[in-house]
Amino acid sequence: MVPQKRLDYSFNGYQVPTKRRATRSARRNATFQRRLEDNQMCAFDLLATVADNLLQEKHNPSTSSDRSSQKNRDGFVKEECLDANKPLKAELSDEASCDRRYQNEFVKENKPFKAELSDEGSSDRKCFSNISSQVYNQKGCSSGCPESSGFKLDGDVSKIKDELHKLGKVPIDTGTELCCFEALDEKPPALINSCGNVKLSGYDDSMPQSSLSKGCDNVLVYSRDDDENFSGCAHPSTKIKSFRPITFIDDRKINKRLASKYHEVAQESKHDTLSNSVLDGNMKPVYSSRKNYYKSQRSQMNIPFKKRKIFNCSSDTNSNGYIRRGDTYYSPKNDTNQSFSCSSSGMSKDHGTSSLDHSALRSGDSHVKLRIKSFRVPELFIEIPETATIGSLRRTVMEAVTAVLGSGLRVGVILHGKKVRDDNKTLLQTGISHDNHLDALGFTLEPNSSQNKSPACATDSLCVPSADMPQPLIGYTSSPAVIHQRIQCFSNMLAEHQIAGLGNLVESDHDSAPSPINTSGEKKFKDSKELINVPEMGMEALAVIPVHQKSKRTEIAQRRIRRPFSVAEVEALVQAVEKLGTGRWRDVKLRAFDNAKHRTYVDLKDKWKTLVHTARISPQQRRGEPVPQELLDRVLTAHAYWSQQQTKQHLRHHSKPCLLL
DNA sequence: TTTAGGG
DNA sequence: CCCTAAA
Repeated sequence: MVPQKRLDYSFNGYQVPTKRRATRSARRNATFQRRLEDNQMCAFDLLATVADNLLQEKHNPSTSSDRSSQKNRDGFVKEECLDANKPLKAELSDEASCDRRYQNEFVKENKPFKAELSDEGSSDRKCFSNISSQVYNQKGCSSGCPESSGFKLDGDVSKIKDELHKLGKVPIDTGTELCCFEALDEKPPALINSCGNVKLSGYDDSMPQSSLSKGCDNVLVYSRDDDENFSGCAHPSTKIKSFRPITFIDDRKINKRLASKYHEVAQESKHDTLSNSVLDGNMKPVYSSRKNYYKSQRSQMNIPFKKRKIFNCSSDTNSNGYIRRGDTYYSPKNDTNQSFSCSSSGMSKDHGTSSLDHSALRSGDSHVKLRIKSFRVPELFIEIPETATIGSLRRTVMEAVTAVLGSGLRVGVILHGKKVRDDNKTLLQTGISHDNHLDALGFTLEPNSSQNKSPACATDSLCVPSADMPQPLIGYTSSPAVIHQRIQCFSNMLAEHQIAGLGNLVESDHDSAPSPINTSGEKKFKDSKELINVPEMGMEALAVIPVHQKSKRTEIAQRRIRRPFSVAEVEALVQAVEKLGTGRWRDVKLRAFDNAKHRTYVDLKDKWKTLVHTARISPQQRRGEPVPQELLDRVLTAHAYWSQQQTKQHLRHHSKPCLLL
């Protein structure tokens, strides 16, 4: 029945058990990667949420880097596979060398993956209208005039802006203005260091000069609230009102695996972290309250979505031909009498966030129709060591934006340049009526006030013994009292977790070939990654929109971005499956995709499934990047072979399991 | 956590 | 890719 040869073969490619340790860390890396991506996506989603609907078309940056990743692999694996009679010993050593070769090659091949990653990341981002940002170099603008160092949120932003420009629908504006304070005196803190010192915080009216000028090795991000005419970096005398950390928890986990899952995580992280963690002795409260945090987060998740829907709705109903005059928009149909607008510059003067455009249209009776075309993101301040990399700067900005957008925004109403604070007044009473000139009406997006949040940390027993290390903070505008309280409560944990989070971030840019820096960062901090979210939960009350949440990802756990397999990846997969067989996807993953953080074993399994399918259909029916027929042939061959093996295994197992054991 | 399959 | 039952 079964030739012995075959039996040998089945063990031919059996992978020598790898150290579980390295494996786990690798998997952790994967988790990090995912978190990072999620996090980044989050920010963009939020941006999209805020400023959505300005552009109907999406940008679909071409992501053709895949092709470049094709490399010649000399098919040694195949040879191995075909040689079923090779002695086991030789087999193993051969495999070892094979693995090395493979690794080397794959490292190279992963470069394109990296590019692909960033590409896709951007391609997936919705066009978030004119939200953009600029970072000003403090050195350059110390005189008070922000001299831009031309920092933008992302390439997409500019694209979008261009697009918008063409359409002439919205003002091209720098919604989020960021100020970059550079460190002057710190040594190469290495990324980890600087990352560990990242501070993100919001400030309202006056931020203590010291906060900004001191700790040059820190990254500070402040978002400005209203009533502050920020003049460059000249006098950043503002007060931190509150802060909000960014979490790096994988949304998917949050969404899907609940309490029990977190329990597991806690266990694991405890194991790794407790020893050197400042959380010693606080584990229990921390984790117990984390559940609450998640719960809360989930319950709050739909808020931004609703906002978005409302926004879309109003936008849709009125989306016809508005013309722009300077910073304002008018409806050609209704003229200024019935449409209103507000100067974004004027708004931004008073408010870090402001509506860029809205219009009121007369509708039937005493209804006021408003159209808000976009909101500005609150102004942000960033401080980052000059030794930090551009990449880390980018990420820092991203975090800042994420923090601000994610930590909950409230809408402010501005009338005649004044804030309307009385929520109970009617529009009529306030002077907003359909037959009034509404050009003075404006809206702002402001960091959510923290009235109800201050007790958060105390409540959750999150206060941690102070550490002497710099205390990174993430947060944003809120009341001074609150921020202070928060700082005390969370700074330490933030220090710990933020570091981890950033370490994670760093890795993102090195999908397959981690640089020494990020590697060390990762290794150093990954163990505390599980705790990154801890500070966040203290924020739960504060957050209307949890930092990590994605506007869309909220309702339904959002799909991961699509990442078509490149030919190189397919080849790697085929190669691994030829050797390992189907049904050992974890091993396949470890062997061939250990460095591709975004490929899970499920992905590989699915890909194999589709490959088999692809190989069976006619070339005309195939879509996407064409897979070389040679590979498809190998797919079929391997699939047939391993299916057979599986069947035989089953038979054997059932008939006489003793033989195998 | 992995595997296996359906969606 | 997602979701999940099973293992």
